[in-house]
Amino acid sequence: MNFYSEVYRLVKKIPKGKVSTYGQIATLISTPRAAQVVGFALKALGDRHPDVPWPRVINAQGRISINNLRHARSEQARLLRKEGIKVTEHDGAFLVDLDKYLWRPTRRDLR
DNA sequence: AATTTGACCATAA
DNA sequence: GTTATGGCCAAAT
Repeated sequence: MNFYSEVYRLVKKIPKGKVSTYGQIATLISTPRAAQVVGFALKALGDRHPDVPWPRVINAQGRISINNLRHARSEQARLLRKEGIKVTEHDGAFLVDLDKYLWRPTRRDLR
């Protein structure tokens, strides 16, 4: 089981309508300081693994991080809103209220 | 084997 | 509020 696989396995558990953060995913797979590498893993998804809900992962400030050619920030915002998550736009940055939408997994969720 | 690269984060100023 | 910096670490080069 490599690092990327662990990331995908866990991201698949984030329920619809909730979000997680890069750091939270890293912590949950026992590598709390590898948040940036979680971003690597999601970037590497490409069109393989269409079952991994990558838009549900945002940064620790509740903002949408990505800004690349494949997916604009607005695209991720659109996907999140489609799940019922409220995404506010502030100076061209997209913000999600983590107090409200952060996934708080139980031990059962992580099984 | 060594270096470079970031969809990150916490801290400091 | 902002920007800068150092640390981090798996993969790719």
